[in-house]
Amino acid sequence: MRKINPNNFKLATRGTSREINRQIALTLIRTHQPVSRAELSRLMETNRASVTLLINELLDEGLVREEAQSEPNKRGRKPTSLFLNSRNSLAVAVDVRKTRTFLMLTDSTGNQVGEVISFPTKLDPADFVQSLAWQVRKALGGKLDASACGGVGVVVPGMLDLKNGTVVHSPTLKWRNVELLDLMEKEFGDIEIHLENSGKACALSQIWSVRGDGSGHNDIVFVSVSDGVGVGIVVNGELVRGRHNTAGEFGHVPLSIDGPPCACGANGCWEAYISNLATLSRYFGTNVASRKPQPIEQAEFTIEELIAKARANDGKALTALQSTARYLGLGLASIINVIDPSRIYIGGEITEAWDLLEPTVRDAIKERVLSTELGEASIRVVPAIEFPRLRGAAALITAPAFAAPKVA
Amino acid sequence: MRKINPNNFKLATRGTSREINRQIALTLIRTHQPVSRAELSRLMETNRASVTLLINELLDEGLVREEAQSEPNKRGRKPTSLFLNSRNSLAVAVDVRKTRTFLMLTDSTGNQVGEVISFPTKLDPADFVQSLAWQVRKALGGKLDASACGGVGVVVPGMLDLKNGTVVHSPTLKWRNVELLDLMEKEFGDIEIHLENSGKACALSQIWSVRGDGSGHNDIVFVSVSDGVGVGIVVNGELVRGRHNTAGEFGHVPLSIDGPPCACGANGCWEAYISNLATLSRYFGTNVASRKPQPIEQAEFTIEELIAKARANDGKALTALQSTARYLGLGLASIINVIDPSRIYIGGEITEAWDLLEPTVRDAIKERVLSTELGEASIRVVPAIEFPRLRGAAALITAPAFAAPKVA
DNA sequence: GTAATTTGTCAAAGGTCTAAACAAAAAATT
DNA sequence: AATTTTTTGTTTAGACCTTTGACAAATTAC
Repeated sequence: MRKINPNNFKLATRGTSREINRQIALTLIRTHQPVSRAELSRLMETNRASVTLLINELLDEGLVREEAQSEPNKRGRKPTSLFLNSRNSLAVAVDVRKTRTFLMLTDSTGNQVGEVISFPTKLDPADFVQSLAWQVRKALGGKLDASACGGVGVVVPGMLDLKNGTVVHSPTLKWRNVELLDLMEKEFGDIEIHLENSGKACALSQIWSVRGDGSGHNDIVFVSVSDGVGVGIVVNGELVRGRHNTAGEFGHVPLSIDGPPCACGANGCWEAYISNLATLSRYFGTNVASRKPQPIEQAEFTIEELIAKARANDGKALTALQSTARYLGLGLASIINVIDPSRIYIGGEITEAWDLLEPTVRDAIKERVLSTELGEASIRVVPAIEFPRLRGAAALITAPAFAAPKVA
Repeated sequence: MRKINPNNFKLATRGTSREINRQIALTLIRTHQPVSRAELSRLMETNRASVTLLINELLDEGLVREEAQSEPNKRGRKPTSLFLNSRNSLAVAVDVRKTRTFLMLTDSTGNQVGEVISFPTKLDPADFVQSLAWQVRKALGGKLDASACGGVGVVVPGMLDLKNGTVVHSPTLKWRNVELLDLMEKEFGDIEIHLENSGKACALSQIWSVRGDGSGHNDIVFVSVSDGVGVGIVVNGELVRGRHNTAGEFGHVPLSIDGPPCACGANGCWEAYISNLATLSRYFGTNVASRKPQPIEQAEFTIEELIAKARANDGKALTALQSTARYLGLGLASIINVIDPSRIYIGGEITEAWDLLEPTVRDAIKERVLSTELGEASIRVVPAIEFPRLRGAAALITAPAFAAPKVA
């Protein structure tokens, strides 16, 4: 039961029904390809005539491609298989991180094209945009216009104002009120630019992923554990943005209001317990005990090395990780109690040690979750190789073609 | 951008466009009545012909009523005013609480009919349903069938399984796996029964309220502070239910994982800091100091009396309330960081002291919220006289007629 | 009394789903 | 080898809606 917003509704026109069914057909082709018209009509529980009409339109538009052959049927006329047609426009996905920026190309259906490349992130916004434009131009083979590229999706760690296209505040990049969209539009000409927060983008990457068993999950939460903790929430197949586009910040829900100080200024945020920095400082705190911090050594030491030490049976490293696992689970319990998603995705460097962490995480979840059923929530770890942020950035460009039309 | 669920979609038919526009028209009549066809066509940004056709259908169905006169226009033909027509079916709203059950009738448009009545809650489910049926029959004037009543909405404090119509667990009522829907259907014959959790119902009451300025808010959170803490979340005009229909439990997100014990078994839940019991025990804890608790005195002493004492300048009562206010604000900050709603509603006995609490609440919110803008979130207090739970229960019956059709 | 203005209705046109018949292609049966 | 059966894809006519433009009705201004 959804309420219609009397200040923001969308009337149905003659073409609305077609528009709806078109998107459903596209969605089903995407998830079931190769698929015939007849099979589609069964999936959609409608007649073949409607499907034929719809598909012919999609063929004309170049969104769908026919191929003569599929596996032959038991009897009867052979079906003609339908596929999504990746048109010649590429999507450019950009993931801006503290020290390096990553870049990936995909075709119009979201499939990766070529290798992921990366380059150092310039922290001056103007410099950054210039270097980005240079890299994108190179990746596209010299051209930098809408003929070579269907759009650029840029994922930024921080708070975005999508209406004005500005980065309101990114502690990671030390940006404040950077008019990123304006800067980019000047460099990228007629190419469409989409911005998104990195936590939200990660959630998008899973919702719009074709591979795997994720297509049935429409209520998910993606938790990204890295220098900070980013969270994206999807409810009813749609990102929870909130009034200021800042929804999702589970990272700053406290585990203990008088816990350790967090980068955000408050105390005891979840992030202050489970970020890589928190895990590392826990390791050093217990390791070097009362000795004053050793900035150089610590700066060089990464979470990956800590995990390696833990695997080599370094007791201190193990307990540091186990503490993180416990706090991770306690926070996940809150997410489960509040959102009750059908699946939780976890990303970040720490996932490489998931085999070590999982039992502790599960125990901690059960400690605070409101019913035993909720304790068995589906959790899936997303390894770094899958580049969730980049895939989310790509989805900003490729997914709208498959999204439900706004209606009512 | 909403993703279509490939396992659960709804195809558009010939009638879909009409259905959509019909619901939009109803919504607009509801929020703008009295309103003429011509004005509607302007609101909907369509032509008068479509509106005429649509309205005539609604007139035939008896959903809308014409009235000759409205305030005359400056020039031109006088418009005929349209109103929602409350048909002769009544909705019965039931709010089950620990000691008493409340009951209210509304007409089909959601307007209250008659007085709110109440009776003691029988804690045996079968007894309860029987006494409820007796009371509803009396309220309906002796009849207990679909001719006299369009449906019964029952609001229960606890976890519900809407699919099977059972109360999975209600600590307040001490119910576990009570097959409430089955029990009720036996007593209520052909009358439709709708169940809902009380926290979620409160949120519904505000979304579907016609009065006030709430109609534009489609992302809201309702926090109900009472013996426990119930929370309902609405995103994009739709309740967040989650996979097990348990979403919303902000009451059991911790303020401190090793804080005071909570009824749920965990420690340091928000509820353990701000429920009426928590406030009262804080008062007694500091008031009678090390003396052992005085069960009788405490049992008799209510939060209302504590508020009265505070207003009479009882320092201990004031500090107990101020602590609650601070913890309330700290928890609200989490809600704001996670959901970023366009408005937060707060209900419960404590709201009667809102003038005392608000400054402290606001300060606490600002302490933990991620941006100054978020600190100025819109908060509205819902007094007990407005019976939010009952209005939510009524909405279960009356609102579906105005809801957006499920599409795509 | 006439013109201007606003409201509400009607009929024709255009777009979409829907149902049934039809043509095409391939395997099974006679 | 011819016929039947089955499955796929298309065509055609009908039903339902929105959209457009014209038109009658009602009211005020001049």
